[in-house]
Amino acid sequence: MTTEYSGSGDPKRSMELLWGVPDRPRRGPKPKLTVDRIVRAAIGIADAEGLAGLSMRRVADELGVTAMSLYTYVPGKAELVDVMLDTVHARPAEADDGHDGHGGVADGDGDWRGRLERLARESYERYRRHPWLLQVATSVPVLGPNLLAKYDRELSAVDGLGLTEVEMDLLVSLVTDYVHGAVRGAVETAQMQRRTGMSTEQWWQSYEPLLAQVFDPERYPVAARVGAAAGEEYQAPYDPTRSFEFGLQRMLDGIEAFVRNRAGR
Amino acid sequence: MTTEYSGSGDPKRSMELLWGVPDRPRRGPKPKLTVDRIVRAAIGIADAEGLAGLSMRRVADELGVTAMSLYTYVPGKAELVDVMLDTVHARPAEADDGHDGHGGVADGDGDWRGRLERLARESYERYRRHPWLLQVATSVPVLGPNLLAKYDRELSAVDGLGLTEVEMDLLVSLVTDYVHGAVRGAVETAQMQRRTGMSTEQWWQSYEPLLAQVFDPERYPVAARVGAAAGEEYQAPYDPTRSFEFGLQRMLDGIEAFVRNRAGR
DNA sequence: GACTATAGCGTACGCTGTACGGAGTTCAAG
DNA sequence: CTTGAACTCCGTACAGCGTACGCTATAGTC
Repeated sequence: MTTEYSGSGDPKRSMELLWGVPDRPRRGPKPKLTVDRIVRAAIGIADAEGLAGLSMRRVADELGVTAMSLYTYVPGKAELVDVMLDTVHARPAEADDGHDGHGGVADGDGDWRGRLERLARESYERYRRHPWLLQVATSVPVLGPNLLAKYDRELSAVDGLGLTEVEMDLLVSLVTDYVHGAVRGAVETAQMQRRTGMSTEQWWQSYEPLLAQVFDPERYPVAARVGAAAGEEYQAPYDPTRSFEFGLQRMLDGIEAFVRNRAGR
Repeated sequence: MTTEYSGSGDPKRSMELLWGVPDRPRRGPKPKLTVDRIVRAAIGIADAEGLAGLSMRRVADELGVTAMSLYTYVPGKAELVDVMLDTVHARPAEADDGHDGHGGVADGDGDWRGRLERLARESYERYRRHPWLLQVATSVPVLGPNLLAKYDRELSAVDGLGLTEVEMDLLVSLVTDYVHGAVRGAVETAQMQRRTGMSTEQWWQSYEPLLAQVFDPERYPVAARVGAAAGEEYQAPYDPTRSFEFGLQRMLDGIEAFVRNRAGR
C-alpha cells in the first residue's frame, strides 16, 4: 500500500548513485554488498510482490544483512527507488554483443511510424514486466543514464522529419503519455487476477448480483447497452493488449496527419 | 509516500458504501459523523497534502474524534479511498440547479469531437484539482454511481456514429488513457514547485552543473540538441497544458480518421 | 425500568523508514 | 609494528502507520 515519489532525495547524492562514483575509498572492511546487488534485489521484490512489499528490511533479509546496513550504500529508500527506476530502463542490448534482442531490428530501421511503434511496444512490455513502475510517481525527473538514453532514442525516432525541436518533444511526450495511460488497464486486469485468483469473467459474475441491485439502466442507458454487448462479445478473456494496439494505431494516425502537414509546408 | 489500491476491500460492504444503504438502524447513541463528512475531510487532506499525508488518525483529528471511531462508518482505509474516488467524479451540476458550470453547454451539444474534447478537459481539470488521483492504483474497477455516470457520459459522446459497442468502448478507453498519462506531466511540475519551492527553470539551473559533469553530448546527441533548444525556447515557464492540448488534438485527429472510415462503409 | 444494539474510544500489535551510537575491520601513516 | 583514522555493519530506539479487541456510555425497544 505504498506509492513512492521519485527524486525526493538529495540531488547530488542521487546523481552520484545514478552515474556511479569513479573511485571508492579503500579504508575499512571490504563491503559485502554493492549498490547494484541491492538494486537488483529490490527490483526482484517489487516485481514479485509490488511496491507494497518493498521495504528496507525485506531487501536486507534477501541479502542476508540488516536493514541499517543498506544505508551504507544508499542514502534512503527514495534514492533506492530512483536507481531502480533508471535500472529497469536499461536495454538488454547494452549488456552484451550489440544485438538488441528484438530480432536484429535496429533503432534506426524503418520509417518513423515503425520506429515509434517499436518504442511504444517496448515501453508497454517494460510496464508489464515491472508493474510497480506505474506506482512510482515522478514528482521530479530522474536524470539517470538509461532514462536519458531512452529519451534520446525516442527523439531520434522523430528526427529528420522537418519538425522543430519543440514539436519533436511534444510528439515524444504524446507517445509516452499514451503508453503509460494504456498500460494501466492491462496491469489492472493482471493484478486483479493475481490478487483475487479470479479471471475477469469470474470477477464480473461475482459482482453482477451486487451491481444489479443498484444499477438503474435508465440512469446509465449507454453504459448498460455497451456493458451488455461487451458481456456477449468478450467470450474469450478480455485482452487489454487489444485496447492498447487499437489506441496506438489511432494515435499514430493522428501523428501521421500532423507530420504530413508539417512536411508539406 | 503511499500508494493505495482501489477495490481491496470487501465488495459487498464497498458497494453499500458507494451506493448508500437505504435504512440506518436507529438504536444506540446518535452518530456524530456521517460517511459523507469523513469522505469530504479525507479528500480535503489528500488535496492539500497528498495521499502521503492521508492517515486515519489525521482524518479523525480533522473531525474531532479518534482514529478508531472512523471504523464505525468505514470498514477500512481501502474502502475510504474507493469512496473518495467515486466522490470526486461527481459533477457539480448534480448538486445544484441543473446548470453544469460549464457555461451552459450540455453534454449532448456539438459534434462528437467537441464532446470528447470537453470530456477530456473536464477530466484533466479534475486531476489537477485532485493530484492524488494519480496515486490511486485501480487494481479493481470501482463501480460507484459517479464513475458509472462518467462512463455513460463518455460513451454517449461517441454514440450514434455507426460504431459497434466494442469500438465505442475502445475509443473511450483511448481518450481516458491519454488524459491520465498526459496529466502526469502537469501534476509533476506543479508538485515539484510545491515541494522544492523552485520554479522549473530554477530547478533545472540548480541541476545543470551536476548534469554537466556526467552528461556526454556524444552519447545523447538528439537529447542534447532538443534540450538546448527547449532551454532557449521555453523562456516563459514551461506550460504542461500546452503539451496536453497538442496531444489531445493529434489524438482526436486519429480518431476522426477512424470515425470517417467507419462511416464511409 | 430492563434489555440490547450501537457509537466512540483506550490500548496494543506488528509493521514501516531511519537517526544514533557503538563494535569490529582494514588500510595508511609514524 | 604500532597506532589512528576511515569504513562497514548492526542493535536499539522512535515516531508514525492501519487496525483488532474489548470496554463504556448512550438511546431506542419491549
